[in-house]
Amino acid sequence: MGPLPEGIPMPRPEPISFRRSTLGGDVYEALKSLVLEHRLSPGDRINIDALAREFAVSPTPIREALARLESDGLVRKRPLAGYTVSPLLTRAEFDAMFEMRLLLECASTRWAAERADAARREAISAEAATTVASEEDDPDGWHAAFTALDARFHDLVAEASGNDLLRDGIDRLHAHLHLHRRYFPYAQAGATLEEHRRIAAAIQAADPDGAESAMREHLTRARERHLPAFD
Amino acid sequence: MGPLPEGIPMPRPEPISFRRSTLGGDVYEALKSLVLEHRLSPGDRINIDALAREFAVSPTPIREALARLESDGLVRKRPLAGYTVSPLLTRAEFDAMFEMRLLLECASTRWAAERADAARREAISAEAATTVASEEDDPDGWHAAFTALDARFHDLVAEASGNDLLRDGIDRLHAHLHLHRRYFPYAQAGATLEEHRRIAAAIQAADPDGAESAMREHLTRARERHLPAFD
DNA sequence: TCATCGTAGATCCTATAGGATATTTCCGGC
DNA sequence: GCCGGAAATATCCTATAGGATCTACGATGA
Repeated sequence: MGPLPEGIPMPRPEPISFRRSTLGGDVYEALKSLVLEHRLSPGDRINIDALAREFAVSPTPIREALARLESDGLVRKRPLAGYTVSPLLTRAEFDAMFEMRLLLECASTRWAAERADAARREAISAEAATTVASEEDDPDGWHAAFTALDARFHDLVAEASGNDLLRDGIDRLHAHLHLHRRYFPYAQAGATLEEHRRIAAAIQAADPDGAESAMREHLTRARERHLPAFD
Repeated sequence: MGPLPEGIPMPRPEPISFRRSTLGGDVYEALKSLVLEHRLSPGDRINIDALAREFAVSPTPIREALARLESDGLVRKRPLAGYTVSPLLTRAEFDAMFEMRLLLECASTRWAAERADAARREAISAEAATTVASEEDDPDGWHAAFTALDARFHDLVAEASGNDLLRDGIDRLHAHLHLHRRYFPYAQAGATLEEHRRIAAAIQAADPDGAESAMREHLTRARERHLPAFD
């Protein structure tokens, strides 16, 4: 079993004495990355044997990784016919997802404002102050950087809520959102960042009502920004 | 590959032309059942080779099923050292779970009251009217029956919310709750059923505030009923 | 008696092989 | 040209085998 092929962003570090991961774990991360970074598109067939040849591994770790990704909701399995990448959200699914985001993320923001320690409040504010380079410089790189920034911000808030189950639930939602976002232009980064800063300020000020209201407004506007994609 | 061994409640029906499941799928269901029906206890080591011998199958479908169950949160994997059943909730985890239940299930109940069609409202009321036989007659069977009834009621409400993501989230929470419940006596079935009936009546009456309030009270009391277990 | 080290056996992980099933291609009939 | 059936090929699924790693136990030394 040689090194993983070029183009797969998953270097295999040399084993060291406290290394605890396995090939199977690495394959899961690589496949997840293929999906979330859109090198496998929604609806694409995932050919186990071809992937095993491409990764130069046996099918066994591929199958295990796919089983995990199925439970994560990122791929779908048809028994005896294989796996596909989960499709893009329908309009109804999109609405359900934003409804769920509103439920989970408004709560997480309120709880963060109530409960976060000073270090976490500071980290949220610092993240909200982060900017990304201009979109004209590098459109693809910009998109990835902006997406990563947005994800980090929301995850920091979810972590600060103090409820791990809630954080996990938000993380799962974001994986679905990631799948979706590449295919629908995400306009108005400036507005998004301003909204993040408003949320962070309310959390810093330990203002639960203000924080929840700012997150609600952010998500409502984010939803509106996405809606043209369904026209 | 012969039939599955006695004692495993998973008959393998003869293949029929429209059968779409696989051995791997059957193994997943059987393992999940072992965990949720507590024939594997929290913290138990899961020995892949022994299970493969016991089920008279190869390790491959066992490993895939375990990968899925790990993503479901029901088992935990230590790389190179195998899987264990997820442990019982700590008090802090228990609190986080009930906090999450309150968030998700109060919303699902409110939405069900707002949105459910007449058939669903009727189904919820019918389910709430269902009773289980007396606990003295068959303590083990009673417990399983009561647990199943409770799960069905809550899932009907979640389904009636009209948001599949929310229903999935509640389902995942309930799997964790199932894991926990066998080890802590679930007292006062009468009170629980009365609370279910109050929730159902508010949903039937299309009263979102009343429904949400009834579910909040039910969950708050359920939580209190569990708390002595941590003493 | 306790701690450490070495060894044997058990278990985990992955590769390979083979059978079952699905999909694609080809051919014949209308 | 279109449709249906058969054959060929690809793919999926699972069993088996073998190497890597972990765990448990016994022996030895302080």
